[in-house]
Amino acid sequence: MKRDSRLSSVLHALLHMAERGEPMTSETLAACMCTNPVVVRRTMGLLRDAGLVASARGPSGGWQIVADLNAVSLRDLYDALGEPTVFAIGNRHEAPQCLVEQAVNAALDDAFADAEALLLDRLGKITLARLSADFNRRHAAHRSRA
Amino acid sequence: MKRDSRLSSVLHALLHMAERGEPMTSETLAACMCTNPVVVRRTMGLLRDAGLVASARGPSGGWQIVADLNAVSLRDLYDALGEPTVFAIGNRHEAPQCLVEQAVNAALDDAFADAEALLLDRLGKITLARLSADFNRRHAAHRSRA
DNA sequence: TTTCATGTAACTTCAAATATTACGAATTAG
DNA sequence: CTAATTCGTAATATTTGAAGTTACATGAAA
Ligand code: FES
Ligand code: FES
Repeated sequence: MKRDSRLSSVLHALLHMAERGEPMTSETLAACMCTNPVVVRRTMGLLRDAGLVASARGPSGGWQIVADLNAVSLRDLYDALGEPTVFAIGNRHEAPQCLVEQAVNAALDDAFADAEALLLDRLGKITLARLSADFNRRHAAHRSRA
Repeated sequence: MKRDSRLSSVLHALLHMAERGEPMTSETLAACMCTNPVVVRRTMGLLRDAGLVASARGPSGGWQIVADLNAVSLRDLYDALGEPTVFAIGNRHEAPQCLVEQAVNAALDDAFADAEALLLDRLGKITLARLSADFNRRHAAHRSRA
């Protein structure tokens, strides 16, 4: 399958929106992210449903962040996106009859569940504010080099 | 994308082979695993290249385990399969120009790398022998219930 | 009332895993 | 030697789910 890149996408969009301040249209965001406005609306719509951003129609409409950057973690975004499947590796049958397969799946599920828990925990500790600060550091470094 | 279920598959096959003792044909294994003989040959071929199983052609041919079950971990199987992609979630662009995207990707890559390390570490600690023992425990419990 | 922008359904495209078909090569039994 | 068996592998098709597109309705602002 194609990999799900929505988390990376919305983060990119959110940081651009945070830098900006005023609403950005899905067309602008799409151009910025090399994708399609409808994809942006679909994806950002999920964040709106979670109360993280707001959308407005008509002229001077667009998308804007409404949440506190310090209060939103990457885990919150992951949840807002519907908790997408984390692993590209899985069991052939989810509830097999075969005892051999049950033993195999139990062992694998265990390891994968732990790895997923760690991942989500890590995502929960990174806020948008921290990412924004990280960007500004990079930006400053970039300008001082030029 | 479809999820990669080869690790689960080969484990299932290997435990069946361990129970058996004599060679099993790819046709038998395929029937057992609800799949196609060619798929079995392709996948088991990778394990053979890693020295974990042996194949023989002609009548009385088939597949057999040649490694010590105590010496083979699930990590070894993962490696033999070519270290398939672990995550179904990824970055949109791997080496973006945009500094915003770089900051985003750096944070994500970090978290994902840690989760992957934990997963592989866990897989490295589970041997085929242990899985086989686990199966026999389940089997005994199953029989005593009947 | 015109223009801009979102909301959303329906459909197409794309990538990657898995499945299938076909046939060649090696091995064993008789 | 010959026939039957089984792997090895290339070529192709199918399947699945994400991403992209098209089309049009809805609502807001000037
Ligand atoms: S895409 Fe991030 S800078 Fe334009
Ligand atoms: S598939 Fe036949 S028992 Fe595992």
